[in-house]
Amino acid sequence: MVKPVIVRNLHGQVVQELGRLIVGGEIAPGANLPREELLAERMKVSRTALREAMKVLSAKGLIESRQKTGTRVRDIIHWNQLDADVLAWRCASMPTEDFVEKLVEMREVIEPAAAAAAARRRDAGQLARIETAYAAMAAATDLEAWSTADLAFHEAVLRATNNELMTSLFSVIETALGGYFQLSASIAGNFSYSLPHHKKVLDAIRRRQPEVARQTMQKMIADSRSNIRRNTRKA
Amino acid sequence: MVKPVIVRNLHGQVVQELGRLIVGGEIAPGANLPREELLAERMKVSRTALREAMKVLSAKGLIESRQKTGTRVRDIIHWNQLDADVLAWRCASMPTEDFVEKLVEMREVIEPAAAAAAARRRDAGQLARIETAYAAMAAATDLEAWSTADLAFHEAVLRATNNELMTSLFSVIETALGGYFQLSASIAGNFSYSLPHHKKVLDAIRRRQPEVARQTMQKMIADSRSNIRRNTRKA
DNA sequence: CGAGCTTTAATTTGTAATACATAACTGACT
DNA sequence: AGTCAGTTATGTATTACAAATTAAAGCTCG
Repeated sequence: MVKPVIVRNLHGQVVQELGRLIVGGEIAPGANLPREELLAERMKVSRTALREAMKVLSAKGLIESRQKTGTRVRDIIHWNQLDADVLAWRCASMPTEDFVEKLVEMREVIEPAAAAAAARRRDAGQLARIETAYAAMAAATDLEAWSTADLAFHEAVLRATNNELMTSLFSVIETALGGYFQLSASIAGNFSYSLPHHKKVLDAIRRRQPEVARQTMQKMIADSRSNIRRNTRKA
Repeated sequence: MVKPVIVRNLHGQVVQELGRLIVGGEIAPGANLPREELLAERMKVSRTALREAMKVLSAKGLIESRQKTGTRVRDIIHWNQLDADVLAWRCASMPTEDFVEKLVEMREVIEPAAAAAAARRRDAGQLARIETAYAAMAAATDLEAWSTADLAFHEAVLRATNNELMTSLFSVIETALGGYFQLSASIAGNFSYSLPHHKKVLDAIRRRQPEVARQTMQKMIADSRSNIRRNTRKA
């Protein structure tokens, strides 16, 4: 459920493998990778495939290659923290409370602002999509259905901002948090306890009340956060 | 000034060239690229170099390759909007008022929240860096010096949040907006007119007053926004 | 004769292997 | 100390073949 990272290509596998090693800290920043020929042989792929993978990692800011010097792992500040893969690798390696809090903090910043923007700028079609998602949440009878509807609701709100940068940021954060949501809902026992919150947000967006939308969304996220915190502490 | 994108590698150039074409809309989403052999010949590079470039573009979500089918440009929703290159290409091709507003909106969301978080969590060293940047702003005698100090100030504030996701997002946005800042400052005539604003933010962070920091930062950004708007309308 | 299934062929990307070019560091030689 | 060649890594090019997927050809059966 966490990540259906299906990769058909060989270099894709190499990207995953090396990416995990680097982000997971098994190859420390500043360290040099073995030279391409050796590494390729060790990973049982051709140098061609390895190089294609390295270019991708390079684009993500993880490594840096120079002639004669070799390829070395770049310092963390240069990593593309907002890259979906990098985020996923971090989640896989450091599921620490600390990192989850950082993700949640981003969400707390983005979503209320997005709700306000949506209330200001949404068109009829975008509102309809939010309503559809809400209806699906209300109709959900099991955790699985509720989770997907919930995600659809938030995505629809973000879409209604008409700011694709915001949508993109949300989707990256949300994907990374993915698993924790279900846990949060299942711990809450009654998974639909937050339905009234969603209703209020929906209403505010429908009535074009930005400040109301912001505040209700903020309350909702704060609620969800305390759930996630309670949860991660246990794990 | 806008982008010192220095690329020594051949495939790097190819990435830039194709990236610009795609993001600029000259190759529409859904369209197929010429097959690798042809395209390589046409761009006067080897298929190897071309493929390395394609893997990078693929990682940015711009294209998608499948055997027999060929390589086609993916739909815009799949693009990594928060990738520095993608953003730069968009800025180069659509310097429309519309897109700049989206960037500014992101800034309006991020920075006040960051200022609040910084006021809450900054340590002594981080505060010192902010103060140093402020001092440099106060001492600046020309636009160039003031700009770099200004950027350093905002970056120091973001760093003080101890949330690298936020820092990363800021740096991406800020880089994209880059050029507009100088214009904004130069249009304002007296480039240091916003110095008092910065002082207030600095003080709030020093005194650990999150809400004050948030509000003063918000005011500052709103000010800067109206300048940028006035400016882009003219251009 | 035509519909539907199977097989075959063609095309494009994927992978490998080899060779050489180029940049940058090393050390020796002047 | 400075220059120059040699060493060693990545960078680029070329060739060959593998794999996948589409499309067409062919074939069977109603």
